[in-house]
Amino acid sequence: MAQEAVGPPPEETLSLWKREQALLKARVVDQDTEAWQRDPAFAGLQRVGGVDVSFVKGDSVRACASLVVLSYPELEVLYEDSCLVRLTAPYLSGFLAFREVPFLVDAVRRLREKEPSLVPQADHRPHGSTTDRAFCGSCRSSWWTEMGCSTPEVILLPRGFGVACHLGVLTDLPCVGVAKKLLQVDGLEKDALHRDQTRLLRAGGDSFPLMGRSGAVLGRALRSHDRSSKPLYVSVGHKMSLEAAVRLTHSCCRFRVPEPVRQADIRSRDHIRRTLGGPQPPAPGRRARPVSRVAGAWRSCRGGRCGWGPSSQGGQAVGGRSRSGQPPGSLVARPQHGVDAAPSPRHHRKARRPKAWPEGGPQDPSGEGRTPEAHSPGPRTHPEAPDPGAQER
DNA sequence: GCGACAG
DNA sequence: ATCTTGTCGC
Repeated sequence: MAQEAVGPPPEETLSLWKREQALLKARVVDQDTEAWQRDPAFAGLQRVGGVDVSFVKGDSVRACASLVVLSYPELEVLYEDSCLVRLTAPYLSGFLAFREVPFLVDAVRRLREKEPSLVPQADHRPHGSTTDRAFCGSCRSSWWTEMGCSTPEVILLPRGFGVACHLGVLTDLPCVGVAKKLLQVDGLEKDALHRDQTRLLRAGGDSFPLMGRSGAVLGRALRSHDRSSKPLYVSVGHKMSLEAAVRLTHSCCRFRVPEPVRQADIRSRDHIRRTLGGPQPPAPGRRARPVSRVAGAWRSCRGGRCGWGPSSQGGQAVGGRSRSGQPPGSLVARPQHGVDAAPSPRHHRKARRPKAWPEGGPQDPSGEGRTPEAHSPGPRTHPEAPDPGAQER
């Protein structure tokens, strides 16, 4: 049932979205609200989270949303929740949240239900006791922070409100925005100046402000790792100052992409491969071996349905594998080939025309009422296989 | 030879 | 995002 592209969102929907963003934006807090954020070493911070949504190649509807929680500062995965979902909104630059956030909110909800102790801000006390758990969710290009009541205008997006803010406000969790590519807004571009400034970033942690034509600071370009020359673009998500966001991001980077995001990315991809099998649409140019690979254990979703279809609904859907001695195909022992965000060559073909509604139509941005189709729940207790060498250029 | 909007 | 390749630069 691969859905087809239908068409661009109605103008009125965009208006609604913009309005929604404006409303949520008013609740964003762009300052440090947690004690650990002020500490040079983030003492007191014990958990960081990451989220990501991966897509199925030839499918504009199916995707996998993952949420992970890592220990800090060790950065070991303590919890993973990967869930197949059906997208209902098209990708539109500037409105990414309406496409992905609902599923992330769901994931956060499940985390709260299943593993309250790992929920960011779980110990948050109104009067400011130290928060020993922070959830710095991220979505490839965005982490999050919490909600609040101020109005920051230092966000690296058209209307100054992206996924990090969106998710942060909806979940009431701390967030940071991180992008791998520079979003060109307010005059920002990769001009000579930008490259020069980038060149000056010598060591991991170095950064420079991204200033729009207007002079406003939209975020900061950060060299996330000593051996990574291509910067990361950090912006305020919520409940954290830009400075703290940059520091935290840096401290979470074993490679260019912050570990929480990276893990969510790797795992969401993996989940797709396991549940949907190898490259679905036979990649032209190379015929895949017709026979199923190793064990059928890979696709161990219930009913041989691979978790798709109206089988499991709302909630646990604890399918197939459980950490109790499952075949090596289980999440825990599989070697990660997912190396690292590879440097992207600039020569790239154009293949872009997303704006379309996958299926239903506009949907509730509040994140209620989603229906996971397959779900790999549960806390894991073992850090994944060691990372294969991931080199930055 | 290329490109320009998070994913 | 995804694919694939390969490393910079206009």
